[in-house]
Amino acid sequence: MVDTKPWTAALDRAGYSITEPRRAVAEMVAERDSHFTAPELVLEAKRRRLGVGRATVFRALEVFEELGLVERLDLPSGEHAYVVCEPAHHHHVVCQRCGRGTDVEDCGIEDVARQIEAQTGYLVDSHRVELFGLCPECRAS
Amino acid sequence: MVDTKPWTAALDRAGYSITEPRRAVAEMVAERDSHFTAPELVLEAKRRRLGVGRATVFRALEVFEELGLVERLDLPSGEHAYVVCEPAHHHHVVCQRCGRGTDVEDCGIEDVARQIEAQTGYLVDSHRVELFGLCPECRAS
DNA sequence: ATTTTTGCAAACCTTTTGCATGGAA
DNA sequence: TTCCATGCAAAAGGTTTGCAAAAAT
Repeated sequence: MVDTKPWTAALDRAGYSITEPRRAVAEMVAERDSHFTAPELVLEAKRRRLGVGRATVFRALEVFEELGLVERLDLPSGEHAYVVCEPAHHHHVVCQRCGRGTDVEDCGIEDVARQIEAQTGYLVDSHRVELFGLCPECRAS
Repeated sequence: MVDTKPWTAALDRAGYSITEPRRAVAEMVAERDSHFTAPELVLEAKRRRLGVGRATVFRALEVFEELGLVERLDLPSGEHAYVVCEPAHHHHVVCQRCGRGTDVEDCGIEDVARQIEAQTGYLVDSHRVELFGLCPECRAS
């Protein structure tokens, strides 16, 4: 469970209003412990009668992503999903069984990028790494 | 420009019929030198009056991907794109200016994955790495 | 009072599917 | 001739947008 206080603080710091709908989206997101999609949140908002509309969910996620509170990732299926993340970290491992994700600290990717630059002549300035596998728990069972 | 003969050969080998529409899609794809999306091909087919329908383009790309002739990748924008690729290689660097892509040979990612396993306890069994930057030509200008 | 944000509904895009027809093996 | 592949049109999702009303600063 993630505390949503940092979320409202981040909104405030960035000059965004702290509104009830945004708080509601933050809470739905914080309660999740694995990746989720925008339409899933829309569904949940409707089910729980939070009075939060589709557009608002999309717009809130957009803001949260900009603030580095969530990261958008692409599942192997091609679906667009989001995961909660600590600001500053930029990669995730996602469990294929339970969907839970974990942040990955710097792990040598920079070296890989440099090697690729040497190999291809490209100047690499951004990369996206997504890893999929089994989390410790699912691995055990 | 990519030769399409290997494509029909691959279709044949895998037990798929070699049809005019599939050949047409293969050709459109082969003529491209940077990434492309399915709707772009649909558009082109319509413009060139190839008589190839939307569904067929999608279905052909699905087959080509299965055969390893193209790879689906997700651009930073979230768009689903495809690139032509040599079978067996699995990563790409994509130029953000001109969109051209290049295959990347093994480059130490396995080491990274192993390091992440140690760090997180996950068993990593697949990964997706996409790099973005400037190709040598765009870099020069 | 002014500026943001929201909800709704409609528009837009991408992708998938059902099904009768046509083409490949 | 038997089966696979196609085209079309319709359906199904996902995402964005316009705009008047409501809330935030």
